[in-house]
Amino acid sequence: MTLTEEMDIFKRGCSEIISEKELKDKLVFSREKSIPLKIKAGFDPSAPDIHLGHTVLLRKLRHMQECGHQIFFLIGDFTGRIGDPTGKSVLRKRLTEEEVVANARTYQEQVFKILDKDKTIVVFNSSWYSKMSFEKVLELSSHYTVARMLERNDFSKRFESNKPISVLEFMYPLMQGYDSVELESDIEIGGVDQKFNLLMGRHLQKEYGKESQQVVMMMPLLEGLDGTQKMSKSLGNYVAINDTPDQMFGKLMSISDELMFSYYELLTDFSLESLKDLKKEMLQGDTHPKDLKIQLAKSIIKGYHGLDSAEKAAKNFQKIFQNNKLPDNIEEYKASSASIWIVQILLDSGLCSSKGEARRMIRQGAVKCDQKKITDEEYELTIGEGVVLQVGKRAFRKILF
RNA sequence: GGAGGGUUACCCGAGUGGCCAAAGGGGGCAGACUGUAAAUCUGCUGGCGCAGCCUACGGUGGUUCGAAUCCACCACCCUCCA
Repeated sequence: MTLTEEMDIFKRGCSEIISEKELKDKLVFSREKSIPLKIKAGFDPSAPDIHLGHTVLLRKLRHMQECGHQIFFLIGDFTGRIGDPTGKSVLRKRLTEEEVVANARTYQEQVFKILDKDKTIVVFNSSWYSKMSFEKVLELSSHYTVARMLERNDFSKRFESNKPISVLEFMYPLMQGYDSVELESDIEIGGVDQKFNLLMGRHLQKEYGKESQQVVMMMPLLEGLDGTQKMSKSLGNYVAINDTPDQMFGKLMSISDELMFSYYELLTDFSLESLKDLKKEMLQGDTHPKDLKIQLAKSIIKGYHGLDSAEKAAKNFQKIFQNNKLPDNIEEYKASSASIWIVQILLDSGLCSSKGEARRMIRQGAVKCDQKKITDEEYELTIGEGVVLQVGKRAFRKILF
């Protein structure tokens, strides 16, 4: 592999690199001395459910790993135990040590679907913070000023709008930055929203007398399924890597055409040139956007569930939505009696979360029983050999007795 | 330590005695249209076998025929002064 090729791999999809020249220097140095670069990426231990948003970063790490560099997968367990209040008016709940350990485990299981386990060093920042003396903490805090701290976008915004900022929160960037001092990282990679924290690593490395400072690489935040906000679990606009192939396929097909290409770039290995061609074909009308989206969905699912599952998900999808048929595997529910009030069974089977909602769905014409629309809220359902209930376009349940 | 302001549904936010299950917006869900797209339009968005009833405007108690609205205390948040 040439240096240029390696640079291209590093740069793909990045929204900003500070600085590109230093990155190149580091890569050259690494080649000359045959020393792998130390690449740091920090993760919060409180959210063990990994989704495609996280994978943008993880995939990048994987590619770097394949170039022979050393990944330090840093789990911010110490920070998690204190409870990071960033951006919130209420302190996030503190995690117990057991919770952190358990989360870290599920985290790793998922992460190694992408990263090469043998080439990843997992580190916990409690290993240095739990024994750091208060004297050292004070020293750390002396390396940054309040005025500069307030430059950070979310601090300044909250400060101006009279939202509380705790002193503790000022410690967070410092801690994240100090992690880089401990690890002596050559590169730190994170989302663009992490810019302030990432730069802090550089700053502190210098303050602590490290000869060279880490290069900072920022990845764009993957937009969620809604196409406006970043993908996150709390916004419900995410695709988890533990989602079933069918779930993934359905979710990915619902993204807008505009989003499609950024997903292609950040979540697949299609070369940038081939993507340019695909886009051109689509704009000329030679390729239907839907077909491109199917290809995208398959390509992503393949990575987590294998090719067969991806193909199956695609077929199942076509069956439900294009041919209006029922899907292959419908979740079953055993009713308590052979004949039951429709509202009751919608609630019991989990298709609706309350009777009020069930009534609403019926009123809105969203409820079907064996493909026939139900309009009567008082309808008495006879189960017989079993019936398929449907709410909306994507929720099915086979009712048995 | 002192003075003042605030807390309303998933979120923002109007409401200062009855017409308030609470305006408006966002989000979400459903329907139409489609490519299950997106955009757009329409409807719904506390619970309950639902023309009725029950529970709800930070918490507790009170005034009143009647309280999100008035009073008291408590909790939390913000601002200013020190």
